[in-house]
Amino acid sequence: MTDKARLLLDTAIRLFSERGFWDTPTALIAKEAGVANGTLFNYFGSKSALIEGVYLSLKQEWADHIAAADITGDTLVQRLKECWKRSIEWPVANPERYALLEQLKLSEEISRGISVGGANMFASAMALFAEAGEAGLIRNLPGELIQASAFGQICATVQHITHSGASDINEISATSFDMFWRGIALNPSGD
Amino acid sequence: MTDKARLLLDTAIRLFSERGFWDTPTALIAKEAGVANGTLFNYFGSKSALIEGVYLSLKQEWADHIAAADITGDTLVQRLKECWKRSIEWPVANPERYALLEQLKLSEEISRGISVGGANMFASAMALFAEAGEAGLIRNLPGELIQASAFGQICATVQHITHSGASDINEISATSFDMFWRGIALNPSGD
DNA sequence: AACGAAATTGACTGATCAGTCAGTCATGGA
DNA sequence: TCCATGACTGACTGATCAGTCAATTTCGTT
Repeated sequence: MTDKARLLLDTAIRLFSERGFWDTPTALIAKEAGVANGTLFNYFGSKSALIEGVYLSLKQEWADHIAAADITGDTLVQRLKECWKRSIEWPVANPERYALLEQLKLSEEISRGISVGGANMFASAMALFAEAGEAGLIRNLPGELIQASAFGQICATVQHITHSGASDINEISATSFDMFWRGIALNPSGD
Repeated sequence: MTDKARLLLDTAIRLFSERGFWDTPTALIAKEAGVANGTLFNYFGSKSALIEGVYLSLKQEWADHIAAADITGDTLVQRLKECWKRSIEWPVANPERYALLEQLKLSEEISRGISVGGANMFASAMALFAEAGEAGLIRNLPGELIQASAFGQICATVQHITHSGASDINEISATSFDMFWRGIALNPSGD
């Protein structure tokens, strides 16, 4: 990834967020990035390729934020809570970027191969759930359902916080984790 | 709503599902509906207006399916389960329509005033949660968080069923309700 | 400096499409 | 039968835009 590709990507993210990606001509992206029209196509073969680049870049941002969690040493549940919290933090801190990401995920421009598993970025958290299952902490439920539910619950929490303008993210995050954990744990109260 | 408007709407839904709504020219919709190009604009002032009509129509379909639930006489929890099940049925039975609805919900074409409360169609189910709260059945949690979580959980379940090609919808629906109910109930086991 | 390769430029093209509007046609009342 | 109303038609326009490419500039090497 060259500097110029990065610049074009960042400019595209900004403009896509501001005006929606269907209403953002490539020419404008190039202009705002300070390069010529044609230069954009040296780095991204088509508008679709640029859009895919934007999608992957945003997804990576989110994943990086989650992965930056310090989850060493704690108990399994505490580590899960930490991942949960960080999963919520990024969308809340970057609502426009999150909205764009959600939109792109559903767009036809994003080929199935790229978009599959919107939950892939939660791989580390999902691994923790698997671990919890092996440790006998959670009930016997379809793993896929747990993953889908976790993702859905996180997105719902984000929407709740963003919509209600709630201030104490940590508290709501803890509450929503608690709701989710009670739903799947064998012994919800006792860690 | 005239017959012709209905016809245009249905044609648009079909074509939007097949090719995505950005790639469907109004001229094609008119042609497939068997009317002239200009006629479409007699019924819908602009493409955006048509798209909004499609959105509202799909939302109504879903809401109607939920509202058709027979929820008389049962206990509160049983009625909730029934609403939950029906909320999942429509998207599973109409995956293309559901996908289109999700896409439209996030689109800039849908004005905020129209799209607010993607959960509005669940009004009856949400009222049941409120009732359950008053009856002392559920824990003290923010009502908005419960609603957002319910919606998120339902969508996650739909995704799980659609993705995994699971056959027994009723069982999965019951499982996901159980997960959710354990999360919010004061006394999950005893109804 | 001299050269060639690579990156950059931006005017241009070809195609697409939302929306228009002058004219046609169908219907129903007198 | 004749007329009036308004629904319908579809060729057309004006604007937009993704992507191209020949010309130019930049850069590294000798």
